[in-house]
Amino acid sequence: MRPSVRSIALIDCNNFYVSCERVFRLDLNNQPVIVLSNNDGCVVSRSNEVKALGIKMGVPLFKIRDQVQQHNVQVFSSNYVLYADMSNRVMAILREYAPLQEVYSIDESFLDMTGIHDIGQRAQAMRERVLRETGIPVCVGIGSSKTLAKLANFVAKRHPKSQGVFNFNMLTTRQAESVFSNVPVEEVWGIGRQLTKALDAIGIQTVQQLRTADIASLRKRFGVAMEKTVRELRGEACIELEEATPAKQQIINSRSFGQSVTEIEDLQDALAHFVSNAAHKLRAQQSCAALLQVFIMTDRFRDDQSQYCPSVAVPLPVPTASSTTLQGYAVSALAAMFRPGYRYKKAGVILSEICPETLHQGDMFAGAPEDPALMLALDQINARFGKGTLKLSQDGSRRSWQMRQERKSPEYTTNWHELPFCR
DNA sequence: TCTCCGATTAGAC
DNA sequence: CTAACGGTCTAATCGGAGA
Repeated sequence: MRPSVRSIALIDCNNFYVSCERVFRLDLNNQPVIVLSNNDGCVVSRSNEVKALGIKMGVPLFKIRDQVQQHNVQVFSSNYVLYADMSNRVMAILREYAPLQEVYSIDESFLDMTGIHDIGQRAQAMRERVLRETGIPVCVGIGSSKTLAKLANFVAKRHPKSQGVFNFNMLTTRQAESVFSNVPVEEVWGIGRQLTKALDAIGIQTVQQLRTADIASLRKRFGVAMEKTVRELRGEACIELEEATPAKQQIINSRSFGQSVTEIEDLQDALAHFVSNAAHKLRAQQSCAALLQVFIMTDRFRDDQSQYCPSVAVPLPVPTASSTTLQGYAVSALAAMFRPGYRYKKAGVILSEICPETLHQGDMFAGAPEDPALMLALDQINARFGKGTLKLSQDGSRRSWQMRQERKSPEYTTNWHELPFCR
């Protein structure tokens, strides 16, 4: 028996960060609103009003100062605690609508809705419920592959007539081809700027042209990823849903500073902080790392200042997830590469060569004994009383490097002390 | 020639 | 008042080194 066609849904929150801010500020509805990246640097989320003004994704705030002033655009720093909490609420509701869910990003989720009766109506019900219970508007795209579901979501977002739901599986071949002919290739999942340019050079501009191109020659020229994309566009599901997120192979924690720093003590403080965060993530996925890389760098946008961007890789004698052990190595690495006389703007740590913690447990011939119990206590106390309740001594006594975050909204859903009427 | 490595590229959000 | 531009993560690919 031929397997029935898959129905994969992609639910994507509309202008997610902006929508989160609006949930608690009804006065922001119909107003132009943007949310900024870390350090209040670039635009990462825009309301429709802002998109209509022609303000592009990713532009630095200082380049649009005039427009912001002129149109009274409301500006917010990123409030990740709020966005993560709102995301969890949305995802928990979506999970009820299908046996299989992949949480793809903070604002997107795939659901396998194959075989579900009356999918269009279910999708509408899902949208209404998410909006009612969380205040977040979402759109639903459906197709027989993940790539088609993504594309359908794009169509749903772009055409108000679709009422927020678009399903390729409900279309005749002729109708689908008409849609494909009207969507440029750069909207396809996996086709970025470079590929768009390269495809254009061989006469491929629309999704329909890509879908009907010769797979063998595309693969030869662009590789396996492109072949999968084309097959998916033809309706063949090549990329499966992944319910469990696999353990990370690499954990990076780094930040640009609010201001440049010149003292080694400031870098030490920042690195201690980054190591703590990275090691915490490592422990959260029950892993250890065998390689620690540490880097510091000057401001690459200042061509009037001398640049220095060293990094040091420290192979660890025994894989570890201990914040204290890792901090020790990070401090030595910093001492080895620090040169006075530069204005440092960014630093970070990378943990890699990651293995499960069970792999090295019981290694009685290892070097100095470690402190898994101490780390466990640290993590438990911080989980219970809030991040940053308990820290190691190196971490965060200097604040000179802290990122700029001048327009952050309250953590409405997770912190009593930040609620306006509790102050 | 094959394989393994690190570095680079490309893409996503 | 001034200066001002994110952070993580993965997979594929490429070129060189070594077997």
